[in-house]
Amino acid sequence: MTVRRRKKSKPAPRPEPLTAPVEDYLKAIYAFERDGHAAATNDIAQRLSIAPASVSGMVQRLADQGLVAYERYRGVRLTAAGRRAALRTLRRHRVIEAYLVHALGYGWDSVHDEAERLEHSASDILIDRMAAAIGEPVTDPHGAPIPTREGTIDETPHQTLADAPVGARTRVVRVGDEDPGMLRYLDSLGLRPGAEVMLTNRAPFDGPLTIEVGSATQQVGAALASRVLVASVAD
Amino acid sequence: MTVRRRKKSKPAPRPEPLTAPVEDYLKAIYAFERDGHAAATNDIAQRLSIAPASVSGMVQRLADQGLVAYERYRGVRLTAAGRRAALRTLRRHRVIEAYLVHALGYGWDSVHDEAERLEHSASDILIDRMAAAIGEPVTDPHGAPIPTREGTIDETPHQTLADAPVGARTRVVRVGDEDPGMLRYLDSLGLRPGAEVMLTNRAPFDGPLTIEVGSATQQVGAALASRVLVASVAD
DNA sequence: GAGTAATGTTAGGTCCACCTAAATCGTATT
DNA sequence: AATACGATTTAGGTGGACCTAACATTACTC
Repeated sequence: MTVRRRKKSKPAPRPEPLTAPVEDYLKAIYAFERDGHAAATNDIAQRLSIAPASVSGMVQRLADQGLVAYERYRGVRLTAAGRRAALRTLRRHRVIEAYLVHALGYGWDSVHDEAERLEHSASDILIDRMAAAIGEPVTDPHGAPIPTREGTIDETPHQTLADAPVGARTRVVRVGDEDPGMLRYLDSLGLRPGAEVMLTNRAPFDGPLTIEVGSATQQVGAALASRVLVASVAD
Repeated sequence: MTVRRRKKSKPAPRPEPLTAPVEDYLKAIYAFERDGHAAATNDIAQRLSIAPASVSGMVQRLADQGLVAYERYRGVRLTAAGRRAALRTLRRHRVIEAYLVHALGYGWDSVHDEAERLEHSASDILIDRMAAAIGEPVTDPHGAPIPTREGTIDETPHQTLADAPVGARTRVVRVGDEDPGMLRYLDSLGLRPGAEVMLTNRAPFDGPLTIEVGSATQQVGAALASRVLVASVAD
């Protein structure tokens, strides 16, 4: 006999606490899925710096827990529950990053690692208080959107600076967040979220790109430019 | 051939990161040691809610890592390294508690568990910034002394309210921090660090104590009173 | 000083999350 | 259609941190 459930008093599906590694896997899988393709074993292994064999094993456990759908040799996809968990972790991570920058004077190049550890032990209450304390930010310091408490996220895709049309005025919306050295360099170029930037020349054979940030003209490689997401400025 | 070491450039003994359980053991052992006796296996087991057998095993590993001195059937003592580690964890815990109360509006009854988790993943830098942000507090919200960055701590022993002489004016310096219900009750009685309190009567046979907090007269059990540390008011 | 109660340890086992080495699968090519 | 290569999985193993059950030691009491 199944339990009769009232209107909205579903006894809370008890999202029993996930381990830190599990949360890391889910975040990684989410990132690959957002880029279209299902997450391949090797991709996950590389991103988390662990052996591919370990991923096979863990992914089995994730499937047992109903967090991913798994077909041997076919890669993994998040289930609805897995996606919820991934977004919860992502929210924690990004709120923490924003809080460290806005409330504790951290530089945007040094928040990632700290957040990477704290995201696994901070309670939802703490995250909500942090968010409230800095005015409910919508993005983290690198421009990445912060999922809401309810688990929704603004997934609008963006162009990279490398792909921007020459001569078009654009605005930086987001930059890669993991490499502190890159972040310091981007900062020195003025390439921060919100900054206006125009691609003025693309040298052939994957050569350097010429960009104008504010009134300064700079040269950057395509690799760097591809880590900078931009939106065209509607003026 | 041993490495020649210069004045103060000892190459940093690399206090390689301890696991969360290890930090918890060290904190527990520290607490027992502070009360005189070496920590007994059973004491540790009970405090950490794990089986005594597990403690025997873990304590072996702590000894291998040079964090405790261990004699079978004789209990454990922290080594200098163990004590340093314990105090580092204690500092994290107490700074976090203070920060949550002063910067994020937490009540003193709800910070313990949050701090218990965060203390294992917060970096020293974060702890220092938190401490600076709230004015380098000297005690946590329950009155417990916060170890300094350098690992010193004010260990002045205190009387409990239960042992205070009848009729003496005293001031609450510290209360037990683990039981949220007790903290809420203490709060309702006005028994917060800094509050003046006078024991006016001790009923026989471990009966209730009569105390005056501010101008109010209250009755409390000896168990509760023994969780309240006081210092006599020099007037 | 013997016997028992209390305390502590050993033995053997589990689960998690990783590892390396050795299959195996899928497919891209010829 | 056979093969070779890369991607993936299986097999077997490690260390950490816990468990229960059985055994050992110490301490206490009479």
